[in-house]
Amino acid sequence: MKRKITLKDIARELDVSISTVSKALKNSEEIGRDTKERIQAFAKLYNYKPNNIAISLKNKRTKNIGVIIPDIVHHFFTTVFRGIEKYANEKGYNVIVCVSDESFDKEVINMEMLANGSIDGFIMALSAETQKRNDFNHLKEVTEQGIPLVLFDRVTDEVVCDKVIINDEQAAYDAVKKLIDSGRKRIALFTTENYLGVSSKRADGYFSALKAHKIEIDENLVLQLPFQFENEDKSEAFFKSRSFDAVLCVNEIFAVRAMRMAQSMGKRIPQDLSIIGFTDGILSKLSSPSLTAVAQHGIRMGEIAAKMLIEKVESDREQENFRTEIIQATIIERESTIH
Amino acid sequence: MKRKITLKDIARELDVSISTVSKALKNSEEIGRDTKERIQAFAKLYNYKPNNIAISLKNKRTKNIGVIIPDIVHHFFTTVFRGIEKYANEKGYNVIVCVSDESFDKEVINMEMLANGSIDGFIMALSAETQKRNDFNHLKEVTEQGIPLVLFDRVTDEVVCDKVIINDEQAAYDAVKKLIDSGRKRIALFTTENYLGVSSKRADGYFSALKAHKIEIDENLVLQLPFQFENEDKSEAFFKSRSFDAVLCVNEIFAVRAMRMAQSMGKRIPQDLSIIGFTDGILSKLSSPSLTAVAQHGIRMGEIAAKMLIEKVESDREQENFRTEIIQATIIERESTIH
DNA sequence: TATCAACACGAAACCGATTTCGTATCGGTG
DNA sequence: CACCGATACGAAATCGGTTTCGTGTTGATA
Repeated sequence: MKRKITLKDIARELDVSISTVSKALKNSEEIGRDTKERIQAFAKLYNYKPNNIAISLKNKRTKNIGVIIPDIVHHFFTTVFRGIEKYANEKGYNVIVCVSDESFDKEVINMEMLANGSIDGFIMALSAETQKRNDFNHLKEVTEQGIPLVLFDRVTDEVVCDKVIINDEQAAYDAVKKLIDSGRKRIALFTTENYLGVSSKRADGYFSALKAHKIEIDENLVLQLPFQFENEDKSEAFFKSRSFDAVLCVNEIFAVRAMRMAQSMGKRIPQDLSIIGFTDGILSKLSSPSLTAVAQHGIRMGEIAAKMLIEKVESDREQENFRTEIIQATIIERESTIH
Repeated sequence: MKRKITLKDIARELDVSISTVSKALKNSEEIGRDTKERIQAFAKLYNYKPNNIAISLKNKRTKNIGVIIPDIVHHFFTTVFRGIEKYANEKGYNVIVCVSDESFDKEVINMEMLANGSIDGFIMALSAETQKRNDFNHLKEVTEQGIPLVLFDRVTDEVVCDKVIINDEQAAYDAVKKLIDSGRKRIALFTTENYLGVSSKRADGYFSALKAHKIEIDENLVLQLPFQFENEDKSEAFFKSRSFDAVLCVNEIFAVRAMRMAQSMGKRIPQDLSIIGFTDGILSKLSSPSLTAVAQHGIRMGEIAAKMLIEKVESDREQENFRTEIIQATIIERESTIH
């Protein structure tokens, strides 16, 4: 086994000083022609590569980005991650991922693990629990230490930093408008419990679209489902006791389950019931019928987040100008709606 | 903004030496009672945390694991990743992810980026291109440097290292047997082009199950689909020109598409056509009808891979005993088969 | 009172790089 | 021949820790 070779090894072997080797390998003008060539040839021969850790220590730059997301087996988050990783890699950065598992404590622990020199900056989406507790001290500590932070999707006004979000309210508005325009009058909303985070924005859009089109709001047409939607009783009861001709779902899982439930009760989609879901993932494309969906453009979101972060990381001067980028969601029409 | 405080800062402030501070914070017996208390109190007050990079440099241990996977927007890989991350985090390790995007070059570049000190070991699944080229020098270089490596799912015999796989052949055999036992006689196989990697194992299982049950093998019942299966012509033609009463698909996407195609041609599932797919992902659970699937137990696979890697990393002595762990796949019966 | 171990702490090397600054050698110039 | 600037290289500090070894002080013992 050949261990990694260091500057010191090369210096010893060629009988020059470490500094000479270092300079020679950076092609410094300070070093003579033949000395440089000798050193460079030797280094190539032994496949010398500088030790990243040593460079990080010296530069106080790790070229690592920390990403903390609530879940990794999740279409939207992985899509965003894909964008982050893509952009970061192009810029020579590596990405360290931690999963908070929707837990406040894990989020805190993960941030602390990474904040002690392992990374140059954070990109994250808040865990559900963090949003509920409304406790953001761990984020504030990090920003106070001067570590750049970019929040995406699940953000908060409590922390001053860069943010990337989609215009959830507008997207929901547009989706409902599309349903109304196609002749639907009784439009249900399937959302998460407590209107958590982005769901509340989407609900706002739903309500305001109804208002704007003079459709009476019926709270009975709003169904709140748990994250872990294992039992179908709640939605089955909902289907049996309400009459409605369209549903807006805050994610594609709810949408597909709604479709299944409707079909099992003999309803045809989209003739009897139109459905639109957020998250244009693999389910939307491959369900039958395929699902009209609100595309959140995760890749772009990730790229933008990474771009914002790396800009901050690489600008030495302390910046105080924080931006919030808003990405326009778009509706992808498929078979679950009439058009 | 409060910058991070270092040992040197504490030493200067309390008028002791750096070594004393270091020892005091590790609660060394060498340091006097009150000195220790003074230092510890001061450190707590100013929220001292040792710099990971410095420790890494000194210890030659980063407590980082490098994971390289072909794709991240992918149910199976993220599931495995989930297991890796879970186990690694418990052991105090962070995970650096790189996506090879099924490209050989990216795989090489990513490995080189990480192999220069950033990580203590690798966990990876080979990219499709790497498997095709059959070129594993980048892996060999890494292992020759003494960096532990664990391959999972997409592995190769060419590289000597720890591996974690599922018994693809057996699983395919069992799936086909199940179809046969339920009365099916003409069983098709939908696989990837060139029987890439694990697909060939699954095909082997498919063929040997047919043989074992005296069912004549009909090469016309094997359909090879491209990774990017955008056009449906090939499978539509297949459906129109062949008659078959069951399909084994090497992934759930093929399975769902097969279901759609069959349904659009008026076939009922499972009465007219049984379908089993590999990858027990979200599609399998939520498609209609839901899909009988071969569960690959990604989480366990990830945990085992991480466990194997960390054991190697933490055992200082050079080990030469490499294991291949085989995970038993299980069939999850749902609505797309008769039972 | 001289000796010695125990105690408490500091100096310095080290991990592997970068970078500043100092200096020996050389050729050219007055 | 003395002086000077350019050339080519080395010594040492630095990043922020850990760890080995040395040492001054103290109290106990012979």
